[in-house]
Amino acid sequence: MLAENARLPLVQVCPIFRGLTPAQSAEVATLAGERHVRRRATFFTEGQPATAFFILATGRVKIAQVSQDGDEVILRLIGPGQMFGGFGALIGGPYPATAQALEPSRALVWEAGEVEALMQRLPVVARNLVRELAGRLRELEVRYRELATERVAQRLAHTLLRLGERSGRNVAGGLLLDVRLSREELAQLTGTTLFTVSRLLSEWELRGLLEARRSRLVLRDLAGLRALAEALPPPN
Amino acid sequence: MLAENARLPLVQVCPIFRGLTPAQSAEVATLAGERHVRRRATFFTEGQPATAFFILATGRVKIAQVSQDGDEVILRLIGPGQMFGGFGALIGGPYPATAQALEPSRALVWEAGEVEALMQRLPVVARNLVRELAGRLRELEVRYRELATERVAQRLAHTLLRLGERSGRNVAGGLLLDVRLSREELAQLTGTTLFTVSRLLSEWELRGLLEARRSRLVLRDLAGLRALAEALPPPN
DNA sequence: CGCTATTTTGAGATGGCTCAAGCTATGTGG
DNA sequence: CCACATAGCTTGAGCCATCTCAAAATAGCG
Repeated sequence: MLAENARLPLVQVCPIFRGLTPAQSAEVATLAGERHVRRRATFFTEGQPATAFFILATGRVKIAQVSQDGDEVILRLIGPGQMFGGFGALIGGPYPATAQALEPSRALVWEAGEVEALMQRLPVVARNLVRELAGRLRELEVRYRELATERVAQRLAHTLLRLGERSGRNVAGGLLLDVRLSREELAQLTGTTLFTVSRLLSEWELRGLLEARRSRLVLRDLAGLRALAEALPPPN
Repeated sequence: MLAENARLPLVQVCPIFRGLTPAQSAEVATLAGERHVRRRATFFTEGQPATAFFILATGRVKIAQVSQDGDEVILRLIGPGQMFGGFGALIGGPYPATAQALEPSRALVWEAGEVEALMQRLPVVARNLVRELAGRLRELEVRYRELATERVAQRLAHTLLRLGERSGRNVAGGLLLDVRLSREELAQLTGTTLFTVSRLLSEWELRGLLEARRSRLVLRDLAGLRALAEALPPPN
């Protein structure tokens, strides 16, 4: 159980609640419930009625959709401080995706209705939400374009670089990604198969671009990876 | 020039301004400017500073991004009553895509700042915007998943069915799509090449699923197309 | 310390892309 | 109003990036 006084700083840090007075933040914090979930368990599942709005406190969550024939696609990775489950809850209708914990995770939860009410009462919250959603949309548009126009190697390089930016930690040999993703999950994030990911990582490790242990990925040569990501496929 | 009294009904119909009192709608309408653009001309271009927020009055607009090596990807088609240019304008920063008219088009325009102000003053507008953005995001997530998991034939079938839903008109032989899209534009909307689109349309016309004239597309057998769209690729 | 999930690697198949060539609407200028 | 120019479309042939499937190697976990 997260002590109530531990919730407040989280609320204050979260982009959605930025710009509130301390009193307002405190109020928002008291409205929050919490939810604790172990590795591989889910906060919610695609298709369930969307009733809650989450902000991740600790851990790491993946938001994924499953296609008819069982292929999984990862739409987004959530880190501490980020909201999720928002769309479904705000639009009404079912959750459009599943939120599964990659590590033991803890989140603050609000009822959908409460968030609606907050939006009405505090215009800043509404504005922040609009910004957040617009940002998400833009991000997905970029990935959509990549998926439509780039080859796998380029896309994987982009994926790794983004992971590095968002959740990289500088270590001796380079930038350590502290997200524990399997080859398969990297594939689902990039729009390819685990086999192709494995091959590319092996090759890049040989070339000294990165270090790929089973669940530890260190980017050694960011410039090299960027070159791969930008590269026009055949420079005819 | 659109007479001012012609703007009001458009504002009232538009999802973003739903729920306003007549007086408020009228005020919003007076704040609007307008912009008229001929076929193939653009309302704005990717990279330009985003200063305006548009609602299409008449015509048809495509929102597209161009990749480094010149491939174009269509992110969205806009019909009358729909907003566009919103993200950029609300987030700040440059437009993330280009808005090009597929036919002579007319749009109402607001300054980004005015829309921000409206959001502050009228919580309904903020709520509507959040809904709209959440809806857009969901839609793109679906297309993203399709692009990542389905084959071209399936995706093209989905694209045609969506076009039918959004802008189909019932005619004698089936559902007429009244969007004038070239094979190339269909390809950019589906994530493939104009050649593959051409081949598939020819084949489907032979099979009696649709009628494909140069710029007139009639869906004749919706059930058949749906079957193609749902089809698990090899029913092993 | 053994069992199982994950990863690697190989070999082969193929969907869709590329490029080239010919065809056909369409609308424009004479 | 016609004929021609042009943008858009079709079709063929070959190729290649990536997927599929199989099997062996490895690493973590209990």
